[in-house]
Amino acid sequence: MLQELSEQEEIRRTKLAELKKLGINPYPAEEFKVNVTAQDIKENYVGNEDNYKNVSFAGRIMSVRDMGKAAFAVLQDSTDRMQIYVRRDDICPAEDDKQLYDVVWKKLLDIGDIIGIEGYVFTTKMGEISIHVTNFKLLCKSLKPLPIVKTDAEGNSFDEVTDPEFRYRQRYVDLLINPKVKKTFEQRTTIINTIRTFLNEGGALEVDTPVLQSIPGGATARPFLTHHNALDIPLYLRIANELYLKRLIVGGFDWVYEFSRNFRNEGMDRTHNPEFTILEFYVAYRDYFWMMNTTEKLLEKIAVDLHGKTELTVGDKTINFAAPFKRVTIFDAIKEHTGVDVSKMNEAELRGVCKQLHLEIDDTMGKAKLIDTIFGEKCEGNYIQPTFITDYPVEMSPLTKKHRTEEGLVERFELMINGKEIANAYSELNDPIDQRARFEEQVELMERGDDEAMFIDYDFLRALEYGMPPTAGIGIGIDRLCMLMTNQPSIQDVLLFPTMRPEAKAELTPQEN
RNA sequence: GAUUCCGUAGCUCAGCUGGUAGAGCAAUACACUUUUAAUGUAUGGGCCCUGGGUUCGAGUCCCAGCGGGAUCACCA
Repeated sequence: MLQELSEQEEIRRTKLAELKKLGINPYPAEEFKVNVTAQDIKENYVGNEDNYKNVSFAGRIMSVRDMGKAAFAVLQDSTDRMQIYVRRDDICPAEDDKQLYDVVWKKLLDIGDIIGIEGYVFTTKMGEISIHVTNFKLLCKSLKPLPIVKTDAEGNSFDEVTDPEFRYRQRYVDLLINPKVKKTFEQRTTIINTIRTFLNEGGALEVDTPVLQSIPGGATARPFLTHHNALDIPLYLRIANELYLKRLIVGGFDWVYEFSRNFRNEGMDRTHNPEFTILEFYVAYRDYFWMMNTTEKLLEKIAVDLHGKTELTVGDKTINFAAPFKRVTIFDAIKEHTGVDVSKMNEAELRGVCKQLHLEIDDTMGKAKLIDTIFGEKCEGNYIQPTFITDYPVEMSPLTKKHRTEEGLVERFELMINGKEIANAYSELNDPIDQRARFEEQVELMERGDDEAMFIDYDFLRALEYGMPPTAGIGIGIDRLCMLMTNQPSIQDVLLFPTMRPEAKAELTPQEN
């Protein structure tokens, strides 16, 4: 690849050559033994000074303050930043050879380089805990100038790199120079660890199910299509893993879960990425009431593990994750926010209501979709505090068990938080004959023009015919949950490498021509 | 997919009604042995996203494309 180098890049390459000329390997192979981290020093040095008289530390140079025959620099390791103090006559004790300081340190090192140092910890006149360097070694020469973000004593940052394109495409730089970014991703992992611990302690088994599926089932969405050469068959990237986890319940596991990376070939925006993560779990002999109790306990625990409290600030709202959450049926929700009781209405009456409310509808929409539209437009955004919306119409829940008492409804809930759906759960449909009929209704919907209807998975039906115990299941959108819990406005801020259009068109290789 | 805003130095940004580019940080050079957004002096660095067009003249105006953000549609 041909690339034009900027002035600063040329200079760094020249320095690289000079280092080599001096016999310094800019990319040494041998390990550099580190015996302390920045965080360790900052937390433990005071009161334990004797333990920090011989430290070995490594990090990336983030700034340098050169003062002639001495200098301060800030190194960043994986835990924090640490100031170091380098004095010429300490690292170059010989009277006639000051090259290591005058040439290597002052001329040939740059911001962004990674060095290892040895020395002792002390506190400067200004009161900052620092390492007094007795020896240093270049561990990696950096050839690209690192954008500098400066921060003053009040915590104001200057020249912060905010360009989203730069940040998402070069996340490695974003992570280095914007400490808050790193924290968000550490929090994401904390959330996932909390969930995993919660489920494992409850007796759940983590499993892996196929990502490549010949029938993209378990949800309604446009899939990504690929092709397997050896079998010469089309394969889809999964849009959900639901049907596989239920097969495992048939197979005798009582509680299974999977953090499922799903792929949906649809639009992208602040809350959608083509690949995203859903946690699904299925528990035998439970119903959706048990699932509500479990879900609210889990979310409360996540909030507490992450922030030490249940009340969080999200944007300009305060959200309280303390269990129990409010529960409202979808019909009551609609009645509350529109004044209309749609619970006994037929399709024609529902169309009338939609018209009155000025909602856009079309002929392909069935009864359930009309209800869902009313709820989505008029109600959903109002549920800022965690709320379970329950008891949906049967038509749009083809995998859900019919309600134990209410005709035409299913035992389903969605968890709404901050006006968005975070989780979707059911008492799972385990009647194989009913399930087959529901799939067939989906085919009819598809023929009517609904391009979101489900495919029929005959092997899944076969599994149900062997018998699946009554089961409660849930899917929780992990990315959106992370957005909430870390107060990030965009899904791209909780995905390390969000999907982006390629920077340049890939050059055609000769073979392809 | 639609609408709209944006794209200028490594980074953050100026650049008025069109007259061939500026600042701060970063870089280079010099000074400075406890600084912390270190400081002082000097210097260099730009296919102004790409391609057309209008014009004597385009970073600036028009059109198309590429890339990004926001809003909407679809969805989780």
